[in-house]
Amino acid sequence: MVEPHGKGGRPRSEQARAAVLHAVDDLVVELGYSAVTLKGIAERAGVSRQTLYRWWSTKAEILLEASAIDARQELDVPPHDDPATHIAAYLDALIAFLTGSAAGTAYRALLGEAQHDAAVAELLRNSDPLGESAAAAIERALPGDALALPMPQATALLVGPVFFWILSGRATEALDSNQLTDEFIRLAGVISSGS
Amino acid sequence: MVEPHGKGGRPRSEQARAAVLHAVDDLVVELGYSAVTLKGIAERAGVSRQTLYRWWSTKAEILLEASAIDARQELDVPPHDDPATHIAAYLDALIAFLTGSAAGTAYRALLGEAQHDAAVAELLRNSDPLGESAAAAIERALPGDALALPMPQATALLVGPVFFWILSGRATEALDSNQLTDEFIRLAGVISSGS
Amino acid sequence: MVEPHGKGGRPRSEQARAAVLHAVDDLVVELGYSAVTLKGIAERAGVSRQTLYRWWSTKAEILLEASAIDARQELDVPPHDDPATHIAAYLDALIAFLTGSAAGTAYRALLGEAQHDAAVAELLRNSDPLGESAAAAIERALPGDALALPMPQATALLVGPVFFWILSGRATEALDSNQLTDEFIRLAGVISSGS
Amino acid sequence: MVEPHGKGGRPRSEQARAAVLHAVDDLVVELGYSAVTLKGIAERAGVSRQTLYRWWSTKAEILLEASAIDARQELDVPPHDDPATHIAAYLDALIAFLTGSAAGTAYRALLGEAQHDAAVAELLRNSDPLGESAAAAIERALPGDALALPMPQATALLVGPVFFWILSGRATEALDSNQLTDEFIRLAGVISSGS
DNA sequence: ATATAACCGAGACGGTACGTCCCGTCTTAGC
DNA sequence: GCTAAGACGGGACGTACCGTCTCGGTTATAT
Repeated sequence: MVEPHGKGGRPRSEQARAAVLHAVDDLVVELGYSAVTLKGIAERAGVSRQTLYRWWSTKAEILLEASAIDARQELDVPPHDDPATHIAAYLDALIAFLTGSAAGTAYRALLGEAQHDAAVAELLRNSDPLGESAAAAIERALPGDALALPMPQATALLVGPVFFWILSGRATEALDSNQLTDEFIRLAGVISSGS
Repeated sequence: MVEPHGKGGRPRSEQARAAVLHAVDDLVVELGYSAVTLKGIAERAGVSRQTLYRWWSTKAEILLEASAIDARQELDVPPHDDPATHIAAYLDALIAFLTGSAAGTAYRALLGEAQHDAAVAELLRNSDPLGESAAAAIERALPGDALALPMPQATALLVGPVFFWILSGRATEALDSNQLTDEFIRLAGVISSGS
Repeated sequence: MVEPHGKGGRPRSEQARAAVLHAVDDLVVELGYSAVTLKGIAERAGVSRQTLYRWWSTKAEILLEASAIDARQELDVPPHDDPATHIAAYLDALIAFLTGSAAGTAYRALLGEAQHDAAVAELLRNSDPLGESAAAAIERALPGDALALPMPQATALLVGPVFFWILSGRATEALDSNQLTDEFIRLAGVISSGS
Repeated sequence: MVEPHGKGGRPRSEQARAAVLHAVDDLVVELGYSAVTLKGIAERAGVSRQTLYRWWSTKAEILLEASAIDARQELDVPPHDDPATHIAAYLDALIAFLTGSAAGTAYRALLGEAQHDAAVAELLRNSDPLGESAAAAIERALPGDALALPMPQATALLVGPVFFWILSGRATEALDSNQLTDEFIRLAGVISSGS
């Protein structure tokens, strides 16, 4: 993420970096995204404000760095041989990520910010855990020519309904990953299923 | 938004209300959601700050009131006899709304805010132009028992992919409403189409 | 010092103004001029920082307003019939002001700042307790045509040696106001004394 | 300022020292005393901040070292046989120093700082170009027993009026060194003049 | 008619985060 | 052991907006 540095000079404190990332993680859970301030992060991390501004530009950038790794882990499901089982497992992971996890809360906040902040939108475009994980899950379940749609559209078809359901504030109990999987496979896997 | 006032006294100034709603509409286009402030709205509208706080609680509430009517209009497509044509027309309207219109920009901003602000989430739950318009379009295209899914799931299936595509910052040129319509009808209209 | 205000709006809080002036007076004694900060003044006075900036521009301006009245009082000696006695009394007051008093400490700090801050210099030029008080004392002791020098030069002659002595950090015990008075009167009062 | 270093090791860089003194001289003229910062000096001199702190304690100390030599030179007037001429020449040099020269500007800034910074006051007490030069000029003009006053008082009498006039921001055109000289000699040289 | 009550604008209030700057210290690598 | 480079925690700067609080004035209705 960060190069060592030019030549001379004191090296960047890895301790400070870790403290910041931990602090922002804690604070976003405790207070919610909008109540997290750079001042608050600095104080919680025991770090000067200048140090924050030296290495990050915005709250969003810090939060993204703090949650990206967790996000990828949570969305990386172990492979199943049965395509439907694999897709359903992925959808369950996706639902859990978006509704229950700290990293998912951070992701939703960042995606919200991206709707009215071009810089955040750009950040997310370069680090898109949902799109990437969905593509991986589909590739695993319906490899190669078994996919009747281009991958981007396929990911939107898979992820979109869940994504809309949750972001628009609907209750999550009604989400049935098996049903969603069936629907998806019927559309996206037409070739292999012989539709 | 608020109507009654005890008994006597000066009535609410409709002129002030209209000036505020216009001002917030202009400002959110000019500056973007996050740069709009209550102070700025008051100054632009030629209204005192106290008046804002008297009738609205938050920036989000004003913006919702200012954009809700436009949103409903833009998402209300004229009926077509052919189900597929009707759905496709709705999807085109949805895409235009989310990507191009002022009301859609406001909606995206509010939905973003709702991800980390429970009050805004509550507001949106009581005024959900996407869900309602999608339900209306589906009802028109696949009325009564021709729908193989419960309506909420059907709306998510119809709206979700577009919604995810746009909110996650993908280029909109690749969106093909006819293809999306086909997919939707094949899934949601299984009964009428005989699958 | 400050007009009421345009027309509408909440009037300026006299309580806040007084609290600021007291706070700055206290702080400059407790901490010394350079350790007084606008932040510190605001906190001590229980006033917001914005309120300070609304009514004053700089630390110097606040301090001047806080100490000007005291300065004038301390340098306004009761009249004596004997010219030499009056001048000597004035010199004693001047020495006490410059070395011992809070207002004098503030004055010295401001005059120091004026040496490298044109804005402070301008402030002091419009509010010059030393020059004015010295002129008054001379006028009282050697009225009208009994003064052999133009008044500005006479004030410099009277005040200058004491001023230099103290500002350049010499011990004040060696200052003899009677001797200085004699010297001054021999020069400035040549006409009346018949030289 | 500091010379010795244990035994071995790299010796102090004379080049760095000179660069610092030049830099501070330039900067105090360009920006004024209060806008000069140690950071700025280091950057201008191409020297690390640590090096500054190693050899000097404060901005004032650097500035004093940078300007002391110039100050002494500017206040050291060539001798005249006539006492009045010598004193007048000294006063002209003093006026030029305090109002026009870079070293004089530095001196005024330091003296201002000394009014509220005991450390700077101590520095100046150990390096008092005004007092010393004035004493030298008086000694040259009124040597030995021709002086009716103790030397410290005599210097205050000579320097004080000019000093007050300039530091209190009065226009310098009105200063007449010949008149000031006459007054001084009438008082301080009473014995020789036979008053 | 005239009180009463709720509205209106203007704008000051205490509070707090912003992003920047400099402080004095510390930690590197290089000569 | 000095040097340049530059990151560190700390803290004040001046600005902006928050939500609240007076002000003086302006309408309507209810007496």
